Amino acid sequence: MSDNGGFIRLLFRYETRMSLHVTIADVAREAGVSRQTVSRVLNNKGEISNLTLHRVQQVIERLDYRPSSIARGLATRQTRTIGLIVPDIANPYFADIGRGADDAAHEAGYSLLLCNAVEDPDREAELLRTLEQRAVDGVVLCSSRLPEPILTDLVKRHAAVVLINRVLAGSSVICVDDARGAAMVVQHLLGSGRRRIGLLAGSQISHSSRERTRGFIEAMTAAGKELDPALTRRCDSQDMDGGYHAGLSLLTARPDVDGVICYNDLVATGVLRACAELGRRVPDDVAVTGADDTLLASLVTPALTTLRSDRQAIGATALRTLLDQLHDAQGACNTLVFQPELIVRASAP
Amino acid sequence: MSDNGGFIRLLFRYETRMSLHVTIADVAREAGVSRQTVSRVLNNKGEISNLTLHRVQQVIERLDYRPSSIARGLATRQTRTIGLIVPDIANPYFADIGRGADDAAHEAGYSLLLCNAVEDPDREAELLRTLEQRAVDGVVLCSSRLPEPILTDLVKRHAAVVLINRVLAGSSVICVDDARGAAMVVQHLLGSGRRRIGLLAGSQISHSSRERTRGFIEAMTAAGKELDPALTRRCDSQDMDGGYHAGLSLLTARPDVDGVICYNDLVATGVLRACAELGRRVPDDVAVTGADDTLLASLVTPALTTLRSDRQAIGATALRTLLDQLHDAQGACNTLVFQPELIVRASAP
DNA sequence: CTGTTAGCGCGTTCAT
DNA sequence: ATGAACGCGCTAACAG
Repeated sequence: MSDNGGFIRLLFRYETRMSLHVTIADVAREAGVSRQTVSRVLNNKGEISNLTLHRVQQVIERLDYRPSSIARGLATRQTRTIGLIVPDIANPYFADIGRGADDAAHEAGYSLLLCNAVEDPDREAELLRTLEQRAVDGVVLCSSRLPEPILTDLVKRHAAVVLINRVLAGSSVICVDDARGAAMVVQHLLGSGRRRIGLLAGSQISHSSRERTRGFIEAMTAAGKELDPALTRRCDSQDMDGGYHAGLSLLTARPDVDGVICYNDLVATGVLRACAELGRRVPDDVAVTGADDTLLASLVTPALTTLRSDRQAIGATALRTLLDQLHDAQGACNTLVFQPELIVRASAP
Repeated sequence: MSDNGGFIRLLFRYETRMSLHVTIADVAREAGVSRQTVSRVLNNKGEISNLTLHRVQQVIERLDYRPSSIARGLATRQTRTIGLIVPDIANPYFADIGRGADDAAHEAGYSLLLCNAVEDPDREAELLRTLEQRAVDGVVLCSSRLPEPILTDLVKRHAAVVLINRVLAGSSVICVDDARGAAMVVQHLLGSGRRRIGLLAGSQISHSSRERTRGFIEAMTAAGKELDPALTRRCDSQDMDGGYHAGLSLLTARPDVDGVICYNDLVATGVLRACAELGRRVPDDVAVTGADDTLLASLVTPALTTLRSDRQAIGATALRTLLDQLHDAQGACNTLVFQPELIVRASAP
């Protein structure tokens, strides 16, 4: 029965030229072996006589057969698919991480299920569940905005998870040493003679923003500078507009500020605009620094002093860590910290 | 037997707190109905007594049951997954398209399998096969670099394909009217009194580059300008470096050039640098235009006159077109052309 | 070395 | 309105 069905399907296929999928049964029949034997050559398993091996391989090529990933997934409980959740793929920062992750995944024969959390915690939680339903082998979760208890719960439901830029007990973490980066910037500004340094921080729910703020505070304190809350602003949005307004606010309230450390390059660019409007020269009157070393950092005038981290490497490392964790039961919970690099340009020489 | 197995599994689950998947059988048993009944409430199919409906729904919630996508995929031959192939997700141009596509996909309950072709035709072909193997419901293929016969073949193997920025007989296409965009730029420069206009083209294998070149030629001819091949350069790479070198070459060979139309904003930015080095003022001595209206277009000095197209909309439209094609057997082959918008800034007022 | 028998978790006939 | 049986395409466990 089964054979007849297959035969008829095959005929049908030839007649209509509309290739329904070739299945392992088609190959088995054509090669005159059982499906199991075909499966064995597919997975290089067991010992097979060279004769049948070649014969099966021939048929596979002739029929241009490719095993169905879904069927395989159902049988093996492995989909060779990794979920990648980022706050926004249109943000070059995350696009780079995505690129790195995709490279590493492809190299290992995995595919990436891309998910945009659109900076929304609820959406992020939903995505985590969707990925579970889709039976991904693991998840790379980037800059999670989820509160810890919820995150802990959701993470547990996956066989393997690697977090980027967010720490969580019991999970592998890849992150940038944002605190140290901020400290480097502080030291650089102090070293070049700046006395009144302001901070334009990012969102409170962003791990990297909190870390950068912490690094700022520690470095200032260590240098014996007293912290003046009036020298700090939190940007409404972490982009040019947010930087522009926060910068305007800070510089008008405190004209004595001679250095502004910004959450990222976009914010810094907004501050440059604010400076231009206020007639304050950069870097002569005030030094401005960014973070992330995005493309625009080197293109704005003056070019931005900023912090660089190899985002593609971070994405790739996250994915490889995940695969390690998947294959070795032991590599349970690593933490990997990337060190940022200070790039000195005209905005804060 | 089957029931016993399920029961034991369930016990095991409760004991270890290590939730193996809850299956439809678990729900059925707990609710005291058959699996089909559960399946029916899952898919709102058939008529079910309100009583059992509620009972089953209760159990589903209590057990936090979610049907397995892979099992469903095997049974229905639908994965609710769309493959998205782009030349490079780290390129903001494609990242935006990806963002738009993801939004539209998520809205419709689909997921996106992200694939980077890394500008490599072989890789692109391989990805198309991989997606087939993974049984995606359809593919959005962005800026394909594949030769037509091969592309035609590969496309046939998928139930539905939508191409972006690449035309192909028999396929749905979403593209930007690059020729018209280039023509608009030509007319703008001519209208502002430029006489010797050069062109820095992109790669020959890029559809948009060919189209922009065609639009340039047609508009120049239509305006009665004779085409001087010496006023054209093809950039080695379509980035700042490529623009810088091509610009240097053009402007030194032909100092009479008073307008340069560039393949994209990056190339234009490179030309700005070349101009600065040669002491040619922009826009007084020479007008420079870009394309794509990337973030940097408004940030460089002088800001770039450029062409804008709504890339997120393009991505979203592509995906919706794909879904239409998937659901209506008729919507076989649409062509949708987005019109670019000329953004006039300081580099070519 | 190879074939048989059983699932993986779900939807889809058919009965009832 | 509900249940039983079968199949999707593949791998795993056990024969031989």
